[in-house]
Amino acid sequence: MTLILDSLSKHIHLTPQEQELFLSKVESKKLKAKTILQQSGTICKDSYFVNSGILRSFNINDNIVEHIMSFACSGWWISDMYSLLSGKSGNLFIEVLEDAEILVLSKENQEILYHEIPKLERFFRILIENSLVANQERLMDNLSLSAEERYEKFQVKYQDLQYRIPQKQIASFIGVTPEFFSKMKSRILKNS
Amino acid sequence: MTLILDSLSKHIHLTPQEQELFLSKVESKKLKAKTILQQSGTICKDSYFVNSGILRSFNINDNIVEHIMSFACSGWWISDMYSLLSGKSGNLFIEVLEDAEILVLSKENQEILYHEIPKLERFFRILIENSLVANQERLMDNLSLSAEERYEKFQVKYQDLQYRIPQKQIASFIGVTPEFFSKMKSRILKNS
DNA sequence: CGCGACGTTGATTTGCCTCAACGATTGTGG
DNA sequence: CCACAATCGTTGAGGCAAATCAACGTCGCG
Repeated sequence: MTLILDSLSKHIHLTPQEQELFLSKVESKKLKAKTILQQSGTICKDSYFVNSGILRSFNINDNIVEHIMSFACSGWWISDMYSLLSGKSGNLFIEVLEDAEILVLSKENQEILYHEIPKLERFFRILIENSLVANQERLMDNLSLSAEERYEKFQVKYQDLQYRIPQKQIASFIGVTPEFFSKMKSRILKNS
Repeated sequence: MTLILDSLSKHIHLTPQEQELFLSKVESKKLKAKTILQQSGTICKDSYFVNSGILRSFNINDNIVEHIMSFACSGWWISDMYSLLSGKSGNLFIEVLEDAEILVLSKENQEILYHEIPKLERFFRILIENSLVANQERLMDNLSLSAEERYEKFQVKYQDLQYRIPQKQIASFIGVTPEFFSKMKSRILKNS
């Protein structure tokens, strides 16, 4: 339960009282794999902080093609930022990939906390910045790197996550077909 | 000079006095093509609003490959949001593509305006959201669309811009080589 | 047990890149 | 005002990365 306090303390300092107040405004939930937390086309009202397990956010194209925006495992936040911030309906799904224990921060409680602990504005602003810069970087990576290089970056960013999720999810994240991803990995193994 | 007030009025309502105050905090500048407004590796301290002309933001990879983040023409804002918000050095260049007349809003003046006209926080928050969602959409497009489809989207988004800038800039934006882009266009012409 | 999702492998195709050459346009200095 | 260089757009030949289609073994789960 202290994991989320660690996350906060990376950017702001809270007094014990403030920490307690913060914790009183988040709700713990245990979720089974395949649970859908957020539907494309609906308005996102919560942010999720992952204590254990794995979540992913993705969208689905006109067709039936899924594309993964991000994964979130222990210590990460995940949400449909656009929908959450704008109050408009979003285009992302959020789904549990591996049984998870998460903390839910509703937008409503977030506003209350902003009022009580203004420092939190800074914290969540930094989260948005990080999201923005992560998107920018990934966009540039997709324009300029090969699939193999993107895979390397994925491994660095998500560490052991790669051993806990279906390989096709990774393929989707780096933007290749599962078949090609499989071949790529065996090629990498041979050349090392 | 009223163009920027139109931009504001799309999301918030300002009284004449507030409008005047706002205008007093931005500085008009006339710039020649090829002017560099922002250097990668430096801290971005301004937002730019384009009255006329064209600007672009881009980064340069390890190598010598440029990738365009965005264009801005009449009525658009442009800046290195990440650097501006975080105060850290950014990785984008901002350059004038076509002689331009812009309004410069320094971060300093922006803070002052936030204080005097709190409604502006809302306006700039919406700008950030739009930036975030534009990045997300482009990321998804790059993962799932062909070069031709990305070109179509570019045309819709940037309208007549395509006739005013070097074609290689468009190629860079949609993520193909100038050669391939040229062939693609002539193929499109034949098939229509 | 049997079904469905997943990962793998092979054959073939295709979208896009690289390299190279050439005309047209721009702009710059003499 | 011309001459030359530089930049740009186009075209072609050839190559490679990744997609598509199809078949098959494996595993987890109802």
